[in-house]
Amino acid sequence: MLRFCARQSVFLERHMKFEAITIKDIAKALGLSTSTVSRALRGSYEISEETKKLVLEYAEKLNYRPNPIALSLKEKRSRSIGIVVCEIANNFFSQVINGIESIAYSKGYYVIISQSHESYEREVANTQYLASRSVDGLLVSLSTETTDLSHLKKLHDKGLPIVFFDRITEEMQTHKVIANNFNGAYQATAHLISSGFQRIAHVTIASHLSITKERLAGYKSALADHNIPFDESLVRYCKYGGLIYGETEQAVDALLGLEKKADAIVAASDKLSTGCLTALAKRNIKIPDQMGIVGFTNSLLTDIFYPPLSSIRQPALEIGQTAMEMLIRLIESKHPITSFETRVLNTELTVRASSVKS
Amino acid sequence: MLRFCARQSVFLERHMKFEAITIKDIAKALGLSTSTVSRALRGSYEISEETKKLVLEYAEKLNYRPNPIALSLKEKRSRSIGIVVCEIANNFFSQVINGIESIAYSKGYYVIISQSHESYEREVANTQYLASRSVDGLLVSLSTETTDLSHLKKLHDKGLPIVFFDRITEEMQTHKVIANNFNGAYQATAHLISSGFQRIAHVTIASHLSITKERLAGYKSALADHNIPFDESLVRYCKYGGLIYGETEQAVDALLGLEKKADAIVAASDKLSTGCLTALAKRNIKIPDQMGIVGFTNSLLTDIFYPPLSSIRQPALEIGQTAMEMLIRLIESKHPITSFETRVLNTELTVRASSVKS
DNA sequence: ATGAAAGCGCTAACAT
DNA sequence: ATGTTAGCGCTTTCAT
Repeated sequence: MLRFCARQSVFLERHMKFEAITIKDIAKALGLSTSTVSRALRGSYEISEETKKLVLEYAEKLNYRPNPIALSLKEKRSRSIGIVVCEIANNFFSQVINGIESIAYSKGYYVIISQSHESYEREVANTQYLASRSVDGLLVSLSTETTDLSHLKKLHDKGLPIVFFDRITEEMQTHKVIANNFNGAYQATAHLISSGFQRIAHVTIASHLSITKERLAGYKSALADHNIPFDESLVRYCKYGGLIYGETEQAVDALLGLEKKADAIVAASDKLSTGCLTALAKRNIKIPDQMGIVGFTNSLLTDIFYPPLSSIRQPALEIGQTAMEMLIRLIESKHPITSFETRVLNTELTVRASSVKS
Repeated sequence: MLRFCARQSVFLERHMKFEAITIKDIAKALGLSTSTVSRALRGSYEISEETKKLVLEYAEKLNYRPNPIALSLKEKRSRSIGIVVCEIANNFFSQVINGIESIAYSKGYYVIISQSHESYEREVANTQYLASRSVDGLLVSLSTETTDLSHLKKLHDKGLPIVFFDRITEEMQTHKVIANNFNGAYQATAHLISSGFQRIAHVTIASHLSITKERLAGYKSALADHNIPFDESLVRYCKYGGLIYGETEQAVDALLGLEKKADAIVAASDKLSTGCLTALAKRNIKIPDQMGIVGFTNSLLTDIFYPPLSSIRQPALEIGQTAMEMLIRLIESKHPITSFETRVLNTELTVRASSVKS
């Protein structure tokens, strides 16, 4: 009877104070020590079945939840990981995130998403924040402004596991996951060539990004293999990937203004693909007859664009899954890992009306 | 000289152990107590200018950063807020999130995003996690599966500030932000009527959601005002908002299979709008001549759809900003707030080819 | 003006 | 099998 009263009062106390149940409450109510309760809760073999049952049932009744903040402070890990991307309002990245989450969920990790909006400053602030929140690891795709990697290097040197995806860097030794950007661009370009286009342009993102270089190399290689000379004026860099107003329009205008006009475009990102389509439509350029186009995009709407857009699709979901699996391996490894892997996943070209002359 | 050595050694120690500098380190190195350092760091008036300067400079040199986990544990607040939405791969929600982040950033709050993927179970797990991570408040748009609100009610009763947006509930008294869904649907329907459509269907999401009811009411009201009888068979509910395979296709097929066929559609969400467009294209239905369509969508690509899609656009960015401002007011209020506000922001109808007969 | 000590919730080394 | 204690990093009350 006394015990019953005690339980009641603790419950009421906590309820009045609007605070969560703690191990201490349970210990007090049950006349045990906090360590016993703690051990019982985690099913330690040192605790008698009887006590375990008592504790477990009481904890259940009070809907006890361990305080992860306290756990993090103690263990210096949080079973959560941080994602650093430029934009979530982007099919590719939101699909990658879904891949990450699917693995995280099944392995009991929580995911904190942050956006840099292509700003170096924001990227630094976000990584600092995530690190200070004791994330166990980081999944990073670099912002377009990022050239100095010291914010990440420092954390990595301190032992924080990091896996890069999509926009990776050669400056850091760790696991990386990318789409086969070279092949994707190669296929797109080769396909345009075989469709009869001659002056194929490449509208792409900031020149220093890893993916930009890979895609440009694929584009060049396809040209070379078909004996088409490379023309620098056909490559247009949109520093902010079309995120900034007018960027794509200017690129398109430049291509249309060339003495020897471009007759097709390989667009290097989601935003650029749709941006080119929009710009061309506004200027009444007939696609594909006046201008063919193939775009890197993970949009699910390519079929209802006008015209339906030929696309190079990145395996975004798998990129996310692979990156998360790699990160968990790093986090949970008992021994320091010294050999790292760069996983390259295949892209998929789907031909639609935008690249096939009528 | 001795002090210099001490500094060196602490730095080295920490550096070797790959751990962050703590107040304790600073105290030890400077021969002060932790409380003095703590006070100096926050500029307490009780500390002499001399000591303050010493501490501040040393902290600066070692790049000291307070440990937010420890702060959270102590203060039971974290200067971070949680977002609970169904999907970030959705123009509307990613735009709302950008609005939230813009305010959060300027006010020094961090944002943790979580997705329910329309699953009640995930929504509950996510809210529990966020709460246990000591977020200072929650910004919530309910999942389609959610009918039981006890997970949120409990937290709210315990004093956790919550602001609802988009998919709100009448069961809880707090601030809410929505688009003027009634008006949006009314305008869309009235516009289709004035364009000469007669059998206007409504393809919408789960019937119990607040926004569904509001939009349905607007649709009905427009019909009534134009003396068109309401026909239940013209309203099709897609329980998962088109997230599940074939949902939208079935709705479209049902409308096409009616004895008195529908001749226009008001689609109630991003996914449903594009889903209907896709389904109609596949079935070779000519838009708008055989079927007109206006959709609730925040896509930026409506102009390059075929045909360009007439849209009801929600002020997503402002919804996010308003919700975040309201939440901060709740969080930072000294006194308990008892009177709550539901802010209704206007939608915008843009007429494009999909709803104007040729 | 500064220090000692307690406590936030939890775990684990060390008793017993 | 269970309890005591210390400690994670920080703030704050209470001494001095």
